[in-house]
Amino acid sequence: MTAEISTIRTEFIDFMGRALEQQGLSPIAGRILGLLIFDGDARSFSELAEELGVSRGSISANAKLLVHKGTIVKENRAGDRQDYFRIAEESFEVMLTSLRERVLQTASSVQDFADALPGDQSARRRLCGMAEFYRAMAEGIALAKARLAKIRC
Amino acid sequence: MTAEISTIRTEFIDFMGRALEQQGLSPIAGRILGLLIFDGDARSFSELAEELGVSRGSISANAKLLVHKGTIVKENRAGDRQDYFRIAEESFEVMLTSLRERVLQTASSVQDFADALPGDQSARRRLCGMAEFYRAMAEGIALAKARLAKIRC
DNA sequence: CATTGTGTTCAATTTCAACTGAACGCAAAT
DNA sequence: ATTTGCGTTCAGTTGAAATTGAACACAATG
Repeated sequence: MTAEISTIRTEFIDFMGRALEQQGLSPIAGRILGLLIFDGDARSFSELAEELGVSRGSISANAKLLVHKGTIVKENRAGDRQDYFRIAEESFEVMLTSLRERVLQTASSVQDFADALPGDQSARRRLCGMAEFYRAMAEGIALAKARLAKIRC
Repeated sequence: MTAEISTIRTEFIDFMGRALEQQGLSPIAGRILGLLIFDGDARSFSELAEELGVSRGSISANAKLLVHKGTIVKENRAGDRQDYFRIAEESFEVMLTSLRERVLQTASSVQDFADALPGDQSARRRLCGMAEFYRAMAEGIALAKARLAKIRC
């Protein structure tokens, strides 16, 4: 890998750390994801800790989280006790799916608040509108997912 | 307002504090928004501070932020030196618009990373796919906005 | 002119999640 | 049986963001 590409790689990993931080994940989770997306192939637990310059404890916690969310997958190799991680094939779809679920959950909560109010309350109308808002978001995400699937094929 | 409705109102305000915290805003900003959405009409600066039980400094900072984002509007009345705030008519549209812009900005950044790589790098393909992902998201948000506008009319 | 009622500012405090690193448990290798 | 290499755990630390509250500036009021 040329020095030039190596620089881009580092910057991309940093970028991902910041980008996913905005979405509620920790910077380290974002950087792990960034590294694995950039490289494409699998990286060992130790490689991750060393290359990102973070503690093994952090890799353990954050890799586990990402595996649980389905954005990365753990691999194990015969005769090698290390854990390896790679980006999940369907990582983007997974992100959209969980995002959509969160949005729908919010819509449902807001709808519950609305339903608890008498029909003559103007607040009820506003909360219903807000629930509609979140449902519209969810629909938009579903569209994005469909569109993404089409591009892939 | 009955005690029952008052309870729902308080819980909704709390809910909004937590919900908007997830989206990168401060809890107090979320609670201001929640209060104004629930009540519908305008509330004075002091009323907000008192009802939410927070300092005037916090109201000042957070209300200014929400006004700047366009989700609430400031009103002033003849013969009354206080500032009043109410939920913006187009608050949801505004949220979707700014969300879409953020997503498009991210898509653009990722595309820049991809474009900086030689064509033979497999990383380039993956980053392009990621940029597509964000563009698909943006399109989904546009759909949500259109759908929301339709419901309103 | 002094006072009162505004919103703003900013330094200090508080809070909270991220992160570390040492201790640990476990399994494979020697 | 001991050592080595692995991932996990958790108590402690750190750092950043939210919040406070007192000082302030300003304008209206008395």
